[in-house]
Order: sequence, then C-alpha cells, then structure tokens
Amino acid sequence: MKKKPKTNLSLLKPISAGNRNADFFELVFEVVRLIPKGRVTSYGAIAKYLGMARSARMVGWAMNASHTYKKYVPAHRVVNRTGLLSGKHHFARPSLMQELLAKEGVSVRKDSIMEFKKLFWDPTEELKL
DNA sequence: TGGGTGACCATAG
DNA sequence: ACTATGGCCACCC
Repeated sequence: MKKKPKTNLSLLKPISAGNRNADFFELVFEVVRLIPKGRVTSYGAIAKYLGMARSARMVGWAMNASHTYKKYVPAHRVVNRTGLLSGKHHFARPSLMQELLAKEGVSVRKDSIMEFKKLFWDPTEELKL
C-alpha cells in the first residue's frame, strides 16, 4: 500500500454503460452481502464461487471499491484464507475491522480470527445453485 | 505499449 | 513447518 488510491467511480458504472468490471464487482458485493452476521469467508472462496478461482486478487480489488457501492457491503467479514485480517488497513481506522467483527461475536487475536474454521462460511457450500 | 503492483491462492520443494 | 514461485487481471503510471 504505497499510493493513496484515487477514487475511481468508473468501476461502478452500470453495466448498461458498458463497464466490464461493474458486473463482476457487483456480483462480489452481492455475495458478500449474503454472509450471515458472525460468519466470515475468504477472497478465494468468493472467487471460486463466481467461477474465477484464480482471480482472488480481483475480489480484493472489489473490496477496495466496496465502500462506494450503493448498498451496504460488510467487507469486514472477508479475510484471507488463513483467517488473517489482511484488509484492516483499508478501513477508516485499522481497528475498525476488528471492532465490527467483535460486535458480531467474532473474536480476533493478533489480527487473526479465532475459531476461523468453525465460523468459515463457504458460498460454494451454502449457496447451492 | 509495457511494466510494476496488489485486502490472494495453490503448489512445489 | 516454511519460503519461493507463478498465475491471475484491473489499475496506474
């Protein structure tokens, strides 16, 4: 994280405007919105569910833009595959991510989620098509 | 046009 | 258990 990301609203242009990202980003946001309170998932799990198993980084990018989405996106429920709060520095305050999780009954120690395996919510399992 | 950089992950050794 | 590596692909110089 070296540069301050410039707001890039073009990411969220409607699909009708021909923005390639809008559909993917929006899909990501909608999946994240389905994560129940008190549960967590990973970037990779979301990517896999959306059929882009090897594009987990793009999910991270989507999270980066999630605060500009018109609907609420609980980005704090998405961590990396080890349960580490790798995205905490992208919140308003670094401590916010942990605070939001704590409010939902998810305990965090040393930036990593306790009982991660137990709380893990896999969209591929939970959202059978 | 091209290269560097990620809120990542699977695999290999 | 640990590090290294390659793939991914949108974004930004």
